[in-house]
Amino acid sequence: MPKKILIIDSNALIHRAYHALPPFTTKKGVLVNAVYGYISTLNNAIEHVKPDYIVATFDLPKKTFRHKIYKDYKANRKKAPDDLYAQIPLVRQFLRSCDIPIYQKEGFEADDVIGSLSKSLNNNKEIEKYIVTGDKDTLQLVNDNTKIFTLGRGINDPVIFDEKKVVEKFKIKPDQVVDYKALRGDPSDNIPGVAGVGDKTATDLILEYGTLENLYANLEKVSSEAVKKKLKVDKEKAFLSQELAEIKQDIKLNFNLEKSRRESLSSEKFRQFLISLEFKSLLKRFFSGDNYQAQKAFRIEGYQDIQNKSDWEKMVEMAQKTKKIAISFQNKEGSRKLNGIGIALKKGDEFVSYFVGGKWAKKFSEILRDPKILKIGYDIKNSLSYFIKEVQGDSKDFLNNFFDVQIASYLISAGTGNKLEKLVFEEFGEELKYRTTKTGQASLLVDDSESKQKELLEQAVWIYKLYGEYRGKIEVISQEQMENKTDGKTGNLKKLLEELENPLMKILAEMEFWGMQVDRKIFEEVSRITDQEVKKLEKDIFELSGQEFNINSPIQLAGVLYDKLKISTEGIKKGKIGFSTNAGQLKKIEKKHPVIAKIERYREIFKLKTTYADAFPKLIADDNRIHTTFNQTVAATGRLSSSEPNLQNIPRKGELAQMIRTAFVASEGKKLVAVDYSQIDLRVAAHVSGDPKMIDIFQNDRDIHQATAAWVNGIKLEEVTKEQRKEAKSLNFGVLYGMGIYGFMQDSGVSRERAEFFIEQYMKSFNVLKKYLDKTKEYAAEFGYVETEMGRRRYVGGINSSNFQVKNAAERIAINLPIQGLAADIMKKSMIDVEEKVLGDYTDEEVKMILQVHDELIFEVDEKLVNKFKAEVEKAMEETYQLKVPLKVEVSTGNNWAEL
DNA sequence: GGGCGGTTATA
DNA sequence: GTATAACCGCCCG
Repeated sequence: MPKKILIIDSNALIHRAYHALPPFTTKKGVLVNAVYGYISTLNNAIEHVKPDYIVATFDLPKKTFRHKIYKDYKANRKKAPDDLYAQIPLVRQFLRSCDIPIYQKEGFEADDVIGSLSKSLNNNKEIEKYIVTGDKDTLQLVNDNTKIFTLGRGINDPVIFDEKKVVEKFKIKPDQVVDYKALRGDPSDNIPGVAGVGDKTATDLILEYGTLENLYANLEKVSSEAVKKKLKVDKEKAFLSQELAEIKQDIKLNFNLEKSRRESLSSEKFRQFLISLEFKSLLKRFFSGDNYQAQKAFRIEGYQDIQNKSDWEKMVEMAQKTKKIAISFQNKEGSRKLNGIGIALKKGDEFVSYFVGGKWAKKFSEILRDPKILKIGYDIKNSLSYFIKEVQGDSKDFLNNFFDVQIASYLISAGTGNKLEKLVFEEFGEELKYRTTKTGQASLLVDDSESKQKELLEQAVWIYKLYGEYRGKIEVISQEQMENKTDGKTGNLKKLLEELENPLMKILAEMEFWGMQVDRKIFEEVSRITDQEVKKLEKDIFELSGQEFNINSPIQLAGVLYDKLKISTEGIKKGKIGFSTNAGQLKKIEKKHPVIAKIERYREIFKLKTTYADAFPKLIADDNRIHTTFNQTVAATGRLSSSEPNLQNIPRKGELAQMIRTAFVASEGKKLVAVDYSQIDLRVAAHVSGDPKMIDIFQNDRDIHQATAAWVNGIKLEEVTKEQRKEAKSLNFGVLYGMGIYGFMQDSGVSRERAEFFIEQYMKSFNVLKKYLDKTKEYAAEFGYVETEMGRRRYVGGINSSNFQVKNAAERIAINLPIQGLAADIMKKSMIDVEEKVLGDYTDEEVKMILQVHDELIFEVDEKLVNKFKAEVEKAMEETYQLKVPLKVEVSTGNNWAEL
């Protein structure tokens, strides 16, 4: 059997797909029809041809040799629309994601590259070539081992041209196509041909005379005088056309057959690419085919409900034998209390299931602790508080040897959602009919308890199967990351999972378990104060505006301000519902009407009242403490988030805000200790960019904003004014967020000219940083993702969009991730180091880690140990990760959060 | 009750 | 301009 190679004529395929398919876009409005058609056609070709090798070719958009010999070559061709060109980088990204080699040569079209590749393989009779294309320009290359794969009318209607088929369809042989075109011309490429000779005449002439040369040698024999005359007149054009139409076959290419070995498309990068372009049908075609079949094979027929000691022991024995179990937790209706545990393990090819409920669930902590049994779960942390309580006194050892598929999926692809049903659907094409709660925990639709148990066990099986997929993916990506180790990478996904997220999960579970003590009375007091003030403000606002309305309704408020009171809307931003009333806009019209100040104050107070003062008392548990949930798999940058309640956005600015903070207290005999990383994001930016000026500032422990102002303005440190420092601060933060002029103006309040001038000066001063920012954007555009130094990856969709708003937004995300992400990674590592190196020497009663707010950790510490602890924690946190600049922390102590 | 837009709290 | 969570109003089914 000869081997087969697909040679893709990319440009032709892209053009064809662009025009053949309706213009569909991603949710963000990026046109992707040509990319879709390209991949779809390639898939079609793969299914038909079943190739052993695949390569792609491209035009290189420069003047080709054909333009040199004929300046009007392709001159009549309309420039393709921008939204077609914008899809070419996406196609290239697709090819890279599948590791399909790209061949191209400056000054040549894809056809010439194909011709040359093809020629170089002509003598290899073991290789059968299939040119995948969207037009018929390459017909001349067909021979006994070269065929054209193209599409008929629909894009799912393949036609394969071999020699026979060419003759059948066009009457002439492939090697006569060039001479045919020499006579007939090709309007689409503006190849002139012989004026007045069309398809019919050209075909007849070639059939009779074989070649162009032979035709002209025997010109006198041509029977029609009219044709003879035309041929005489345009002889030069005919031979020029011949030259133009002939595909080059002698370009030097470093073609490596082995590198193009590729039978199917299945890489994780490819999958992410499809997800980013929202190609759901392609996802299903490429990634759920086999699995979809496999999933049908299992159904929970029977299971063991653990009822007694003997059942339990048998289960434990099985688990010890297989060394691997999947678990799913079932909570009591509407609570976080554990009701039962579903267990699935694999005996040969079969899944065996157990249900553990009642008092046996408690005993399950023995299994969680057993380092010899791998526990595979989904959102394991969610159910840990139950077990932590069970094992108090030995809490550092409540969980060993586990794999959480939710965390795994988060590392493979952050920020795309990771509910269990979604993961199962993505991996196996199966739609689970579970209802999900806010926390993403699957609860069960059916009501009778036996069905509930069955579904719990099914979940465990799915979790087991997800483990199989994710473990492999993490391994593959990590290998790749280690092979392509560049720019000081210190980690990979596997390391992140095992050495960062896993140990962190246990710490977070404990922090949630401990919670933070609060003083209910203070919340109630703030509630009273704000209640009075809100009522008074309401009254004032109604009086000042001459009517009663719902101040909390932006629609009504805008009506009152901009219509009734006729406040000018000049310079006021518009949203979907009309003119905006947000803080920025109100600030602009503050002086135009006395009601504005009242509304601003109302908003501020109302927010504090409803979100904090009123809401928090309801969340105080029996232990007088508030227990947040730390979400470890939500933020796409690797940060944590906090919810129910969110303790990471407790107010800070303002008197009432401070009062709310006094409600968070240390318990009797203890102090709160806060340790925060000083300027961690900017230090990380200095590190990853390697900018010498920025590094110098931190190494000498300068005020970064003041120093920046000095550089940018070209003045001495001590000459920097407050205003200048403020501008520089805004610029510095802007850099972290992928700054644009507009944003900088908004934040700093300077004029457009000054903003432009400043950014220019800034980038000149920190030119290495600037270079780094550009390189990051290029990297994202090339690979479709960016990574932190520790190997955390985020796929960035839209980076190659022709819609510049979409593209810019993607670039900002790309720039921010390596900075915010590494800062988050460092904080996570820091928490683990503190836990292991510092807290290990203290009992839980002496020191507890209770809160993380991105760059700050809060501990509750026995007041007698505060000074000792402070020194230790400071050291551990500053030494946790080596940057090109020092990591610096600031420590503070108090009886409540306001004092920190 | 769910989803979305608008708004605002934090790093 | 990055990253989140929570609240309200409004519109839908």
